[in-house]
Amino acid sequence: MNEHILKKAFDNHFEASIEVWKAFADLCEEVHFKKNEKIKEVGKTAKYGYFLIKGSCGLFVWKENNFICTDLILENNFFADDISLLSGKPSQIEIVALENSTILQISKSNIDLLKKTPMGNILFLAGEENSTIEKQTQQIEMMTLTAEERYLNLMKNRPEIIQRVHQKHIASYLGITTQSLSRIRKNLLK
Amino acid sequence: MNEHILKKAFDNHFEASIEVWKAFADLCEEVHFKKNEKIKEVGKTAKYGYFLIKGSCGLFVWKENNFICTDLILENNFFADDISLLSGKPSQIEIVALENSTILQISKSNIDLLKKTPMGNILFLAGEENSTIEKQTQQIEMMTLTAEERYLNLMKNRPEIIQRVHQKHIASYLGITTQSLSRIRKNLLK
DNA sequence: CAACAAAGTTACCGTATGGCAACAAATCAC
DNA sequence: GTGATTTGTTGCCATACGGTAACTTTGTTG
Repeated sequence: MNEHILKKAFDNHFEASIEVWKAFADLCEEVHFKKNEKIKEVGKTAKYGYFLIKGSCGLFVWKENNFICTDLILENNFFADDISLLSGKPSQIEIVALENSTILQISKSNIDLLKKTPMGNILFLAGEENSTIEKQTQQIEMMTLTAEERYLNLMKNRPEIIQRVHQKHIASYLGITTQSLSRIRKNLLK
Repeated sequence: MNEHILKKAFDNHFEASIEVWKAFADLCEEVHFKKNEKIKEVGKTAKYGYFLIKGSCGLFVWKENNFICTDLILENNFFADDISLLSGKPSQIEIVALENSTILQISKSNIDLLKKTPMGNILFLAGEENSTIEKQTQQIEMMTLTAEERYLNLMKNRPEIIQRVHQKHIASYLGITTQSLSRIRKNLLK
């Protein structure tokens, strides 16, 4: 049944028959995480890539006594501790379920299998490309925009995030304190 | 002869015979760029990946009337307009030789060839991994450190950059104005 | 080498954002 | 549901950095 979710999520980007998605889904395992449960812990090595079916997740980096949010994930998206998954080494990255979440997880060895199929190759290449572009964009926004402009961008591009994720995480994601975010929000109610 | 340069550059990371590097080098073409010459222009599609043999290069993103420096490259490193090279689409990225430079360039099709060899696969995977980690680190530094701390980090980690690259590029790379960088430098002479 | 252009410095002032601290509001646990 | 934690708000003040603009230094080109 999960193949239909995958197919639907990528129908706009890839033409692939349901059988292809079935093959994909068969390499995955459906798992569930409670709110605030850790999906991947700091100091450990990533074993899986993930596709979020339901809920929301946050990626954080442990840095000098606090966690910085590097990414916020909603339904129908892939996510992973890229660094650790690619290198096979432990990382300082933590992944947490921000709501009760349903996830498809796929092991590193199955990812490698998939990458060898034409479809998987295209899919993962596109994934890498997306994440590279996103990181680049994020970096540039951080360097050129004010916190308020970044928040407005987020509201425009991913409005659901604003409604479903704690402000402390959004603030961290935007690179500011929760106080600053609170002031920005107040200011926007002008 | 370039195979020796490649072997030497990666001897600490990969055990590979000179024949393997020869095969690599044979897929490359040695090219030369004068100082300030554009290696890749904004709005065009990347055709090559690069390995810098001699000189220095800068990667910039065109953003609202000015160029932001996203990376500074010295000898013995790979670099590329990743986004465009991966996607096959034009990008807003420009690559410029900051000094007279000698470069090995390798076409996208040859990269794809190499990726299918065991050695090439490991090499490019390691490259992706490095660049992911670097981007992540850069982003976190931008969010958590002051401009002065970032400059000190750069001095510590890549001192040659400070000596060989214009301050305006370093400032841009650090996400500040050249005035601010000038003040920071003055301050450090305390 | 002279003349010009590019890069870097300094001063002045404005402003976005951080840190502390007290409080209010929302959520969680039993 | 009631108390206890967590999250978000607000005021006050400190500070890092940006923008403008004048100036100096360095580099380029004929």
